[in-house]
Amino acid sequence: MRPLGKLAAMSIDPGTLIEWFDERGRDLPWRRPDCTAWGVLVSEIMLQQTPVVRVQPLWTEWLTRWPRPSALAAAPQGEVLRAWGKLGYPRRALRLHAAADAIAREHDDVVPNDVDTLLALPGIGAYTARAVVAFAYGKRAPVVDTNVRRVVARAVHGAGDAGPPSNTRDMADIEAFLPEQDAEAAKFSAAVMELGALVCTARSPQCADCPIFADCAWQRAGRPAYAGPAKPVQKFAGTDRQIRGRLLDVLRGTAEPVAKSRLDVVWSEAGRRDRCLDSLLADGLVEQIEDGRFALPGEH
DNA sequence: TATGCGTGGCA
DNA sequence: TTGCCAAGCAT
Repeated sequence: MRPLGKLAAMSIDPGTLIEWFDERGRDLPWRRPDCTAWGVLVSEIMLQQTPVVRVQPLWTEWLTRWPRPSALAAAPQGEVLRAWGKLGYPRRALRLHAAADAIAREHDDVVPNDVDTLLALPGIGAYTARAVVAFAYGKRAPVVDTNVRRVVARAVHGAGDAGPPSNTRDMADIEAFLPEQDAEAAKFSAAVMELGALVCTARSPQCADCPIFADCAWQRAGRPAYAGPAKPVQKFAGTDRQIRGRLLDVLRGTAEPVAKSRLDVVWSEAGRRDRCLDSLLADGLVEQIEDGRFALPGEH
């Protein structure tokens, strides 16, 4: 046991959290020692805004089918989109395909191991770049995702939830607790994320099971409700996102290009429908072939 | 900095 | 049922 004086000064104790993670952390395939950096990168892209349970089977399929960046890069875009299935946000699939191509051509088929090079790749932002550096290469980097932001908001700031994101501030917040040693820092980052995913959850946090309960500023403050600005709610029904999703679903389901009439049935308002189809064409998620029919890109 | 971008499960 | 939520990114 640590002395009480130190406890009071540490809201997030790395040693306590790492010990908890070693015992309670999930055995996910992209966390196993034999997982490649490419496997970690694919997992991080798939996990953006998408639950683990939905990602895991797809990830296994992808790594078997495309075990290296060059293998994915060699596949047509349409095949990649079809393999993405209903994971959501299919632009991620296109960007991952483009990133794989860049890695194969410019980096000798090896996933880069530094933040700046990773940031230059499509679909890789502040979170994913540092997650790859930490989880694929075991290097020290401040990894901030929605879980980390929530844990810091509660344990450190005593707030019910995180306010609006500010990358600079959010990274500085967790940097204050990040261990100096590479391997320990990487494990700490995984542990904070895991705590947010399993215990310090958004809806009903399991504080009774929390390893840092005694150090938590939110507990000490009496668990006040979130007091920050209201978070914008994501609508889906009736949005362009829903219409685009339906259009793509038709094209994923057919090997052959389809006539426009096949797409027109997904939504009654012609104007909205056509604008959505145009936006999919502009995004490179759909292609129109010479005879006027529509298909997933790169296959015809 | 604020928005738009898919999908499905759960309370 | 409806709204909230899930390892963000690009513009």
